[in-house]
Amino acid sequence: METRYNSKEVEARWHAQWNEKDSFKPCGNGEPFSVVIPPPNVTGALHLGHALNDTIQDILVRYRRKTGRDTLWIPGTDHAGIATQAVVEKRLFQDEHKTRHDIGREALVERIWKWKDEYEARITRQLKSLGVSCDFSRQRFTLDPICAKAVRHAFYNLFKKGLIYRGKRLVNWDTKLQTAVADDEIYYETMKGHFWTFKYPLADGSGFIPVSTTRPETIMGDTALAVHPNDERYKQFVGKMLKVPFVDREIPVIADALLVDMEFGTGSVKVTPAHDPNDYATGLRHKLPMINIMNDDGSLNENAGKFAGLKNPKAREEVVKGLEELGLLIKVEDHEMQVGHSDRSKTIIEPYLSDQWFVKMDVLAENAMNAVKTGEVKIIPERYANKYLDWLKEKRDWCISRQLWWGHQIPIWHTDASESELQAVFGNREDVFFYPANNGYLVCSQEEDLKEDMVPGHKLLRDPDVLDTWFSSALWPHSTMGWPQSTDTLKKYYPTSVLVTSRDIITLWVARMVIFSQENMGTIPFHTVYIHPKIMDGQGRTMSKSLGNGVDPIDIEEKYGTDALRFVMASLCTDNQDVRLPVKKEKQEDGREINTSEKFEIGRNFSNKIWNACRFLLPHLEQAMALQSELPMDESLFALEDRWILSRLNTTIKDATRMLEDYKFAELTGFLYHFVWDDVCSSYLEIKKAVINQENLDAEKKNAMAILSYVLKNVLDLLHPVMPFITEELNSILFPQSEMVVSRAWPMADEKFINADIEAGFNRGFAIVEGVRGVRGRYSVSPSLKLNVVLSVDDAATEVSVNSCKAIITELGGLETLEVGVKASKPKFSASAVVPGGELFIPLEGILDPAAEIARLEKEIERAKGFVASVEKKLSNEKFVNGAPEAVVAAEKQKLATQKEIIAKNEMALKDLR
RNA sequence: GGACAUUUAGCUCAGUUGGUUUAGAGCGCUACCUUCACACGGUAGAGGUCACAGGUUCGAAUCCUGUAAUGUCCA
Repeated sequence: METRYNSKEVEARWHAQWNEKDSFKPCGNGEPFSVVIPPPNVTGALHLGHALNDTIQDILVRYRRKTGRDTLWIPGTDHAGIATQAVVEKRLFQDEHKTRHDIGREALVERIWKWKDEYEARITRQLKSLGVSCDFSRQRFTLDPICAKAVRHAFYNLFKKGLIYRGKRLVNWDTKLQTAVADDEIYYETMKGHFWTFKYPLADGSGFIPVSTTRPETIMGDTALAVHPNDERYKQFVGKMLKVPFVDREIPVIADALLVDMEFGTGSVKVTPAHDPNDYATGLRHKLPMINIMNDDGSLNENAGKFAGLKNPKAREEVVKGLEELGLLIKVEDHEMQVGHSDRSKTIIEPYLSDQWFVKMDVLAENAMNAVKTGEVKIIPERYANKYLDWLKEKRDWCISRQLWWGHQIPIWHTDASESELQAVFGNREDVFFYPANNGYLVCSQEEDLKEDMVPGHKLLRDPDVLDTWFSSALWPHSTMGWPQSTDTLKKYYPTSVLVTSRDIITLWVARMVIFSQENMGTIPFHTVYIHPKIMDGQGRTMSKSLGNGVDPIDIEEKYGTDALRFVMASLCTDNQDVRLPVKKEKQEDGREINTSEKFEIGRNFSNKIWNACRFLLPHLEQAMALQSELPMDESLFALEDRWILSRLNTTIKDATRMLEDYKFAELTGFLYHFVWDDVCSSYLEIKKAVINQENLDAEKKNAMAILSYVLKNVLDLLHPVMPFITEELNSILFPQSEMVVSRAWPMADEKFINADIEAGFNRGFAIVEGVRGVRGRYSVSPSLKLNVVLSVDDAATEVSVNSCKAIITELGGLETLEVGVKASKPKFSASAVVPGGELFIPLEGILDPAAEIARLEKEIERAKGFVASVEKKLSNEKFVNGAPEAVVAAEKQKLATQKEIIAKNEMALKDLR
């Protein structure tokens, strides 16, 4: 074995091994445990957030597999409509200076598929390199034929039920990509603009009403002017008509208390229902006409009269100039405002009136809320349930159409055929449903694409829109298992056990999956949702490409090892909503600069620690023939430290199991780290070193090796879900006869080994060791110098207890002799240390610095006196003594006694030195 | 504006129902140690008025109220 753990070489080997043995396929007769991966977007490669998400899932899946559950984890990727189309379009423009319209729908989609193939392969490689135990033979893609079938069936069913409808609505319009975008695809930026105040002339020429706006160019779309009903200034104008400048149109003055804030600006608001969400609502309230003055590309249309064809900011400039020329402009002020921008194209979002498809949410949302309210779906941490419920409570209809080319094209055909004509062609078909629309009918087809000439004398025109990506993602848990077919997989593994995801898609994705599962499957999609924290950089900022602060998991795998990456990812998973990972730029040997973080060193160092402990033990295990078979432990030979480590191990098995059941990943890694590093390596191995290193394989050594192989094997099992590679590797070296760790049973705690008294006795011994080490530290006594120590104990019982762990103290303290006696006297020139139940004396003639020792003792006495004072105060408080539980009072009394002992002993030592 | 979080050692985080907590861990720092598993190591040590102000209580990092800062989501 090498002196350092070589992660790279080991990892490559185990990928191949697991693969060859089909280790990740579901098997056995255990209760099913299933997970679907939150499908990463094929837009880009996996980042650290994915590494965290996938590590957690893999920990759960590997753990359950080891407990005997029939475990299935389905991997896959998401087509991510707008995001992927945007990157491909961007590249097309950069490389060839062409837009999507230059090359056409088919050619663009073909290019996006190529992109998808490339990134899907890359993502799969990354997943495998992370060591996740997905069943890769079941990999899905949201746009593949199986998922596409599910999408069409889901759409058809909802459409037939009347839960999908088409309507004119005000949407967020991206004028560059020329599509509707969802609210969450918009970010807001504070921009400097102006506030223009101008005169709105009365139609009868009798005067004007002053009005302010940040968007004067929308004036041609005005269909009213609103004032507050209580505003004395404008009351008399309500109901009168105004004349819209530039276009020959009259609009009414209306009173609306919701839209108008009397105190703000002029107290009057121009109403442009087709181009502003608040005005749109006002328009609906007052049944105002809605006049669209914009084309898809953001230019003004014919409704804008002489300004038609102009785009912002030119349009705005011209309109202001026009108002000025007409003598209507009153003033211009600077104004700051929040302006919505498209996430994908970075252009300003225009509220735009257009035909879109919607899912009616009220009943669906109600059902989905109930799933969480009743606890059928459990969200961890609990507080995120609020977010889920708050969002669903609004029951806002979901706009599912996107004017894109990459995605599931809506399975709807428009036709002007009559009902009887459609009846003649489709009347006997179960898979086609038609429904009257504005001009003709909408025909929905569940399975096949309809031909344009299927209805004689009429054309069937396919709706060009595609569905919002979340529509297909919402089906993911059951579409991946083959729905709408009633597959064996669905019967066995649905609903899934747990969904692991991050908080930013609770509403976008989690809620919609519940809705669609209830609708399609009649049940919930998963029993538990575990929300893990989001990784931020050292300043608390989101990691992103544009900030250049992202850490690439592949760099970390190479630099520190995959197990180290996984260990640290898991250790970050507290209940917190964010965790910070300080990022450091570092130049590599090949000249490449990467982002890394010192945090990963913990994982690497821990790997190395385990590796070296095993490396140390390997020849001795070999000698004891442990590699060939399980060694029996001989309880008659057990020393205190043996009983102690077995107690600690079995306690750790219980703790680790509980933490995995409770999704406490940071705690889990902390406990395992502490057990392996401190208990096994620093304590047990150090104590047993003399026995282990002796050449002869006597009964004592043989027994030590039996205990150690038992402990190590269990450690490998416990660590395996978090650190699969190193555990398999060490298992193959130390226990070549054994099954692979991946498929071996999860350890069961053996209660008979758990013993609190033994742990307490050991801790006493350890406290004495610390006393000795403290003295060494104070006087810089070399560890190689063996000390002669006198231990004065308070009573005979303590003497017995200390004698039982004499070996521990001698070994760890580096002692030549340890003389234990009740009230033993202090040798000359001794350093002293108070320990539980006694006092330690270490003769250090020639080394001891009496002045320093006196100073230290005085300081210690002072500290203890302060403690005593505070405890005495507590105990003299009658309310405390009467009010607090007995045990608490007793504990305080004990504290007081202990501190008084310390003072007394130290004062004696002080006296002796003086 | 509303909701949900966060604020504890230089950094990143723990701290279970208020009481063995004059607060723990890892990293970093200081001193010593190349001792035959591991310097990706060992031993010892320094470092915190638990954001601030009130309140409840015999007792508050922990519960309540308010304030400030930061973050996320929603409007």
